[in-house]
Amino acid sequence: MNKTARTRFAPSPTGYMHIGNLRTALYAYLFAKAEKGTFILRIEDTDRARYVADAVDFINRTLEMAHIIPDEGPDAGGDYGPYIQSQRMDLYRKYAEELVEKGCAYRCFCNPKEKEGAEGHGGYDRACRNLSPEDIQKHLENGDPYVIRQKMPLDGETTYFDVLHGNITIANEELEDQVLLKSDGMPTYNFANVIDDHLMAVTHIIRGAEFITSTPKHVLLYQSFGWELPTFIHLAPVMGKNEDGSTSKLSKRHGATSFDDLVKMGYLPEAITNYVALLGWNPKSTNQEIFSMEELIAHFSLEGLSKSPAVFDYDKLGWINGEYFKAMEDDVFAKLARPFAGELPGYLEEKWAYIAALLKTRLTRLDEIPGQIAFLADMPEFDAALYNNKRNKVTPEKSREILPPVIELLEQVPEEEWNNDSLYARLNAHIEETGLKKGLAMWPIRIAIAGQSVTPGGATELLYILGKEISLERMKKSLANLENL
RNA sequence: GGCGCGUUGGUCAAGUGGUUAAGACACCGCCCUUUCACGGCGGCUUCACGGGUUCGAAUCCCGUACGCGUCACCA
Repeated sequence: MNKTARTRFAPSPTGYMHIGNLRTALYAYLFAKAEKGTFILRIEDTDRARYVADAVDFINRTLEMAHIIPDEGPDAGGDYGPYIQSQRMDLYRKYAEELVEKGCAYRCFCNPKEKEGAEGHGGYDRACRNLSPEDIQKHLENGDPYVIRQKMPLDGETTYFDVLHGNITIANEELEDQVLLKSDGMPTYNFANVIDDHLMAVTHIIRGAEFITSTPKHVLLYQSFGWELPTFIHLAPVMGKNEDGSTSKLSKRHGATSFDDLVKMGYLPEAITNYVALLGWNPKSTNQEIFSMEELIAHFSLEGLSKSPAVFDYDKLGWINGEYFKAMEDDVFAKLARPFAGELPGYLEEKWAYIAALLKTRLTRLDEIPGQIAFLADMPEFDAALYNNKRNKVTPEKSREILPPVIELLEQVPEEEWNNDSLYARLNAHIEETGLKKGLAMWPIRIAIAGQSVTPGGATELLYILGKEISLERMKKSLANLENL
C-alpha cells in the first residue's frame, strides 16, 4: 500500500547555495534513495524581484558537485514538468480560480501593491470576503488590480503530523487570509508549493523548520481541494557560533556559508557533504563518521534526524576533510592540491609530488598550502631562539658547533645522490661517529634551512626539496648569523 | 507581543524508566619520532532550572528560564 517515496528540493534561484539548503537537499535525496524512490528538483522562481540570472545553472552545478543528482527536474526532465514554477503560471491561476469558485478563496481589491502605504500586516480587512458579485464585476471592469486570498476559518484549530515533532496544532484565528495569487499573477510560495507538491505527487516534504507555523495554511489548502496530505518533516536550522559564544542561524558573518565558498577554500565536495549529513542526523547503528554517498544512503533513515538545531563547526569539517586527504592516493592528491600552491620556482615545481605527499597529512583544507610552503621559495628572517628545543636539548650555541661539520659533509655529497635516503644515511653515519643524538643534530639543520619551527617534513626531506645549492647557501648564511650573535 | 518549536560536555551526538551517561571534533598530557603532522594511549568537561509521578527519571507530566522560528503580494 506504501507509495514509492517522492521527495523534492525546491530552492529559489538566488545564485547562492547556503549550507543549510544543501543539507535540506541532501536529506531529501538520501531519503528518496534509501526508499528507492524519486528525488525531484523544482525551481521556485515566483519572486521576480529576486531572480538572479544563471541561478538555475548554478544550482545544477552545485548539486552535481555534491553528487546530489535529481531524478526529475529542469535538466533531468520527468513526467510532472515543467519543473520551473514561472512556467506553470496557468496551473496556479486555474487552481486559485477553483478555490474562489468553491468559496475557499476570494478576490481582494483593498490592498493592491500599487497602492503602497497601506498600513499594518497586509493592510487588508476581510471586507472583500463579502463583496457582492456586482462590486467584483465593477472592479474587474475598471481593471483594478487584485490578489486572491485564502479564506481562513475564523475559529477552530488545525492540526497536522510532523515526523520529527509529532502533532502540531495552531488555532485558526492565528492565520491570516494569506495571498495565494499576487497582483502580478504569480503565486506565492505558500500556494505554489501546495499545488506543485500535489501535482508532482510528492510524498514526503522535507524542508526547514521555518515552515512549521505556515504548514497549517498548506494543510487547509489541501483540505479545500480534497487532496491527500503528504508527510511533513521539518528540519531544525543550522546555526553558527557568534564571537560572544551565542549562536544564531548560520549566516555570512560566521564565515563561509555557501557550498561554493567552502569548495574555494579547499574543502572537498565529498567531505562537505559528509560533514553536512552529520549535522543534524546520525546513523543509529554505527559510530562511523566517514561516509561515501552510497554509505550515507545505506544508513539513512528519518529516525536519525535531530529536532534541535546544530552548530556548524569548522573544526570538525576540517578533520573530516583531512581524513579524505589521507585516504587519497599521493598522485591524486598532488594533482588536486597543485592549483592551491600558486606559482612555484622550477626546483619546487619539479618536486611537487614529493612536497604534496608531505603536505597530505598536515592539512585541514587546501588553502593552507601557501602558508605551509612559503618558506621553500623565500627564506624567512628568523630569530636565533628558534634553535632552542627542549626535548633534544638544542640551543643556538650548540647549533653553532653542530652546523660547520655538517656543512662540510653535505658539500661532499654528489649532486646525483642528493636525495632523502642518501642524505639521511650520511647524516646518520656522521651522528653515530660523533656520538650526537639524532634529534640534536637534525634540529639545527632544519631550522637553518627553513627558518621556522614547524615545517612539512624533517631536515633531510627539506634538504632534498631545496636542493644542494640552496640548502648550503641557506645553512652558511644561518651559520654566519649565529656566529655574529 | 501572540503563536509555534527546541534545550545531554566548548561543538556534533548516543541514550526512549534501572548504563560507571557511548562515540567523534576541539583542548590538555604521555608514547612514537630528524620538527610538525600521522599513529597509539590517557585525561578534561554534560543531562538548563524548579516542581511532581515512580521503589527508581536525562528519559513521563506540569511550570520557569533561555534560544530559535513565524506573524509579507520572500521563499
